[in-house]
Amino acid sequence: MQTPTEREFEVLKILWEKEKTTVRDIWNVLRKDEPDLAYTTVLSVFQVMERKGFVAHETVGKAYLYRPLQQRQNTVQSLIRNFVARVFDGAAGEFLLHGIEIGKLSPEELDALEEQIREKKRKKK
Amino acid sequence: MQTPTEREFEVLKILWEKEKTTVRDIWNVLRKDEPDLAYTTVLSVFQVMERKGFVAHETVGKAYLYRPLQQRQNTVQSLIRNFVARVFDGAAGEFLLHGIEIGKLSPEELDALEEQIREKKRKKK
DNA sequence: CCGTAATTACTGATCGACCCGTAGAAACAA
DNA sequence: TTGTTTCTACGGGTCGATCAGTAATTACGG
Repeated sequence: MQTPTEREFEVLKILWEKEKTTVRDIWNVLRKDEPDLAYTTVLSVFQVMERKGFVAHETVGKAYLYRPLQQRQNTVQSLIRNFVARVFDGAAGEFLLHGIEIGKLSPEELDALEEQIREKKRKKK
Repeated sequence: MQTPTEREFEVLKILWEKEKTTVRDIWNVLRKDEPDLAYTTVLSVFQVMERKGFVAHETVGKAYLYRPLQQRQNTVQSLIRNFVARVFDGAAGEFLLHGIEIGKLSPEELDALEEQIREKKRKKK
């Protein structure tokens, strides 16, 4: 599966929260951080994403209503897989060790990770 | 710190193993997987990397002997940080949960991860 | 000294991501 | 109807990454 570019992923993150939305909606969200971003730029991103199969649209009045075609989780897993392959040649272990060391993790998150690891161990047997 | 591109990182991975090496050495390694890759292409990558401050060279005879200016660990941590910021808006917890779920981890690696988490918890107190 | 091989420097071509202006169509308000 | 606003479609421009050919330089074997 093809992975979205940075800008495309940014748009998708908003889409996943809203289910369906218009170009203008996304534009308004992005404009909070990038006041100079042009409306037609966001439109272009959607047109490219549709060509790539990341989104589809239906027509409502004159405007398009876009929806994502991939679930967030699937896309994120693809991104992680690509990243691990690229940086660690697929060696997930070292990668995760780094991640734990770097990240600012709350006690709750650490507990969740431990639980996940135990779960994984149970499955292995 | 600026992060290397995909090709640059590939070269750096080899460099980190060899400490110092020539363009031709790297070319020979890369050629195993990409028989058509031109020598001058690898040379170009080095010249760009030197401009970016990733490597430096000394002259030996007519040839350049390149060495990395960043340690592998620092570069890798930058890459992880960027990635987590981009994909998870900095929320490392969710990111690691995904990683554990996806990766094919050996029992030894799972143990190492548990140990690392316990270590982290101790530090927190 | 001469010719060959190896190396770097320089330059450009190509491609994708990103950005946006303009034109035309459609909706809408007066 | 008429003028204004709001869409999409289309085309292009820039930039960085990647790749590679050619020229100039240097080393080396004879």
